Amino acid sequence: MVIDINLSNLAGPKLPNPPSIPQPSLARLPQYHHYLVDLEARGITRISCSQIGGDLGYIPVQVRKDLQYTGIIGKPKTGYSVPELIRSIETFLGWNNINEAFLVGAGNLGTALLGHERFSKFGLRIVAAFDTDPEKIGLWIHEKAVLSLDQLSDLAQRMSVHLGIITTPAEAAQAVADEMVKGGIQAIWNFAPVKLRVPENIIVHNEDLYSTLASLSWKLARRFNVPIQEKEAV
Amino acid sequence: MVIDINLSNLAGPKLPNPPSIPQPSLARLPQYHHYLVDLEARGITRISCSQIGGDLGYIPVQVRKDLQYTGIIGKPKTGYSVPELIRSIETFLGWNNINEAFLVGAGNLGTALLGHERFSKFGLRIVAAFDTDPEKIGLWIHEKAVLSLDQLSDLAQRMSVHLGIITTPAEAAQAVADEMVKGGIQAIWNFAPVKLRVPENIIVHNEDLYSTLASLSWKLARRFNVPIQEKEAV
DNA sequence: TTAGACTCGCTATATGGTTATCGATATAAA
DNA sequence: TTTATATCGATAACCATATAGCGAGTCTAA
Repeated sequence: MVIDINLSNLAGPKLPNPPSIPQPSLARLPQYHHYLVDLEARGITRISCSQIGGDLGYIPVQVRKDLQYTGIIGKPKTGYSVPELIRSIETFLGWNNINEAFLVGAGNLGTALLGHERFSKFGLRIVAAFDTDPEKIGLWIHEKAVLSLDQLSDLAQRMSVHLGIITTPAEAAQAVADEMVKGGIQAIWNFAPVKLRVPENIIVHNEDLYSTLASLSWKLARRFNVPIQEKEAV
Repeated sequence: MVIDINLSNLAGPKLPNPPSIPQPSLARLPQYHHYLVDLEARGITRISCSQIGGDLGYIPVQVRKDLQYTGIIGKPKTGYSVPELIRSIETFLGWNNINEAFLVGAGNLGTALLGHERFSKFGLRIVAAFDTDPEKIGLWIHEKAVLSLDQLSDLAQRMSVHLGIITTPAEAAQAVADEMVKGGIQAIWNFAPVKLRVPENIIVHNEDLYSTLASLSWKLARRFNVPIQEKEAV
């Protein structure tokens, strides 16, 4: 969806290289991870799917299936080893080696992300910010320099940065994406509410707040003025 | 969702009241809306599904199906009326009447959302912020007062606020959600990376950045160290 | 006025993900 | 040592969504 997820993150027309794990499962893994780290901190060493499911609101089968994708193997009756499971998820998600990223759009949202130190625990380090606003270029936000967008593609190449984050207004997003592609960036985390046009081999994930907002307001509207009642199922 | 969706927003165990529109379709509607507003600004009055699909990267059938949910009817050969379509989407999503919301957690992300004026165009107005940090209580952020969390449930009831936004750390989120439920809040937009435990009738949408991050780093890791090659399909 | 082409809207099939079921295995208790 | 129970792992049924195909309507152009 988003994904895409889409989840947020909704898959595009078709993926040439089908992922070996469903997008929703991938999205649930960090939840398990967070939960497990908490368990470990409390000194718990073994855990079962039923327990995880019970605590997190999923059914055990689903949890087991998700975890299986990471390659972990559990033992009947006792479940999984907590530290092993944590490692397994981290390895699977590639959280061991850090991805360095460039962020473009030093507005409210961009600033928030720049200040989010916790990302570094999950394999992400934002190393610099970019903007086109002369007022912002040259500033330091949360210890990261704000540079001119012109420099992006060159720097990305030289520093081998593979991940780009777009937090610009919708209008600017496509141009930024083009620039990123030019700089050899492989994956884009896009917070602008537009569908980016990029070469097939570039990974794009949209974090579209308006999609969520749409769901929420639709459901709320539906709850408060229910009169329409589903178009009169004839 | 984020789709939930979970594209972010992943559906929970089961929904008692099945939505009459698929979650993914709901998530795509704002994209169409944004695209259409842009078209209208350029003076274009009629549009076909094929055109929309071509521009946005979907196949025409899907676009048509999504739009049908809003109740719009198009004309063969000419397509849809752009202004009509925009109105249709807005009405369907309930963007005509504003939802007032409370936001809890005046950190980086909370501040960013408070400053996001564009939300008001999409049926959302954040009317106040809450926090537990004494240093923050009493401040004004982007013209919104930061109040003590203690006041939330009472104020929510008196002001009939139905929407809550959680931008706290994971640890605090559940307590905040409980408080919101106590105050009669109907829907929660949750940015904390935890699965909230709330009564069945409360709408919860998770905007879990870590889910997206997981997808991205998995895909990047997969791209750069491909050796494993899918567990050796025996 | 008529032929042609384009596009909508409905119905049917295919795909992907979730849920249910079954057998196997390891622990714990008798 | 034996039996009962909890849990994993795999297979299979099920459901939702995405895709494809077909017929009908309307506009354009000759």
